[in-house]
Amino acid sequence: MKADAGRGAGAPTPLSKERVLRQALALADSEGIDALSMRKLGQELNAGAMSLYHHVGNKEELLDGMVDLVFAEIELPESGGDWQSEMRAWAVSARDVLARHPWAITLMPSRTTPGPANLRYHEAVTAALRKAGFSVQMATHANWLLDNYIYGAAVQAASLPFADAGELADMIDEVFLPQLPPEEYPYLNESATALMQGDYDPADEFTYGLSLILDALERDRLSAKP
Amino acid sequence: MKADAGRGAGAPTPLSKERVLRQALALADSEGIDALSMRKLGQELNAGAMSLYHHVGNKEELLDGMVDLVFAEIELPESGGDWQSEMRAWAVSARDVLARHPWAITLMPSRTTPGPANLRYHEAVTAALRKAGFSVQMATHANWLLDNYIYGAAVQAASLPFADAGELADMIDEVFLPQLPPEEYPYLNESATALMQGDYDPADEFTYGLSLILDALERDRLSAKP
DNA sequence: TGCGATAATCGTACGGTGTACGATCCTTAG
DNA sequence: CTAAGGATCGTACACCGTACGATTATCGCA
Repeated sequence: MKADAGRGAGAPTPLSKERVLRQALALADSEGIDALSMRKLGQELNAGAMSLYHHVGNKEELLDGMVDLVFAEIELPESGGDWQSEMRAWAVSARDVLARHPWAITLMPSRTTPGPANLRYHEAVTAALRKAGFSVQMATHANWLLDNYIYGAAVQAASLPFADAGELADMIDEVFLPQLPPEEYPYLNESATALMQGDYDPADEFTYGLSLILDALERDRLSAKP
Repeated sequence: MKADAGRGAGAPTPLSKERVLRQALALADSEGIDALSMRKLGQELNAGAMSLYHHVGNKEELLDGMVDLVFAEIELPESGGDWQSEMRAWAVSARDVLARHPWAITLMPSRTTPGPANLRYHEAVTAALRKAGFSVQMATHANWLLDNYIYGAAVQAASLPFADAGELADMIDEVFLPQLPPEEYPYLNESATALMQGDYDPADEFTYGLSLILDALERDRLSAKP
């Protein structure tokens, strides 16, 4: 009896690390990271759960690979032009990628060894900074600061259960404001009310803070130049 | 037969939500968040796993409560003096608390509803900013930006497996540099080498970036004033 | 004092998890 | 054709969160 007999599909498409990782990423995207189990993943690949272990070692390694796949989606800065525009485009791309894969930021704190895409990512950012005239030390600072910014934004985006201004206004009105009596939380109440009335878009925060940081870095760069 | 017969200890100390949460926090601190199971937690409290459910509802609620306990440890800013010093002391306290409980940042992205300590925390920070002269909108920006900074720093601290300058130098020499051939990663190689030779302390990054952000916010505050 | 109600505790069980182990199969080299 | 090596997978084990029901402890009130 042939291996794939009775399976219906024509092309078997053998397992591979790449295929396993991509399917795991798709599963995490569609059903959440908690729904990603070796059994279910095997099932989606027309394989048994244990077959996966010939390609990934264990589940931790699977998660490592998934996170690195996410990093690979981020558009790298091409150094040579205006460094602020390059960094801005890169940071926005990173933000978008992490928003597409909200589970990735939850895995980040527990992944201690960087994958190849992560290394390429840091290499490209460091290159752009150095070519813009930052010293090694200042490039390290800037690298850390920008990573910090992107990760922090992803954490906040993941923990806030709304996407655009409309959803936010509804949420404030229905669940947040009732929890914020003006006697106990006068300032939060004031802010929440203002947020609801003005058409506040949480996505604007990202570009505001990004410009603030890039401007500050540019000041440091210039003052350290001569 | 009495309830606590044969248990040895004299004082039974009945279960309570507070006690369950504190023990869960201690367990997560000592053995990691993955080792925190309802059975083991019950065992440490001389109780069965199911007894806990009379105080917490389900495990998600337990995790919510643990994160809020962590927020309660953060020293709040007392508004009235120099707002930058107040924010700096508060941010450093938050950084330290999240370093003491590294599992907390891994839970943050999945916790969507803020607990009371989290609300008090945001109320105090907003109050300090407003009293320093920030408008409602700018206080919102600053709040988001500073949270972003603290969370991002916690993510990076958790994913870097070293604490001080010495450990970092060893790590770079033994595991990072061998992975960074100068032909493929010239800039990262350069940075890593410089980091290893200079006595670079990763904790300095936090204060550098914090000052940069606070200065930038102060500039925005002044330019919007008149 | 006794009693009924209420709350707290716990034993058991169910469906799920990651993965160690060993048997089986497929592919390829000689 | 055969031997060998890697890939696949069935089964089993220990553990997980928690639904359910039985049991026990505690307290308000007659």
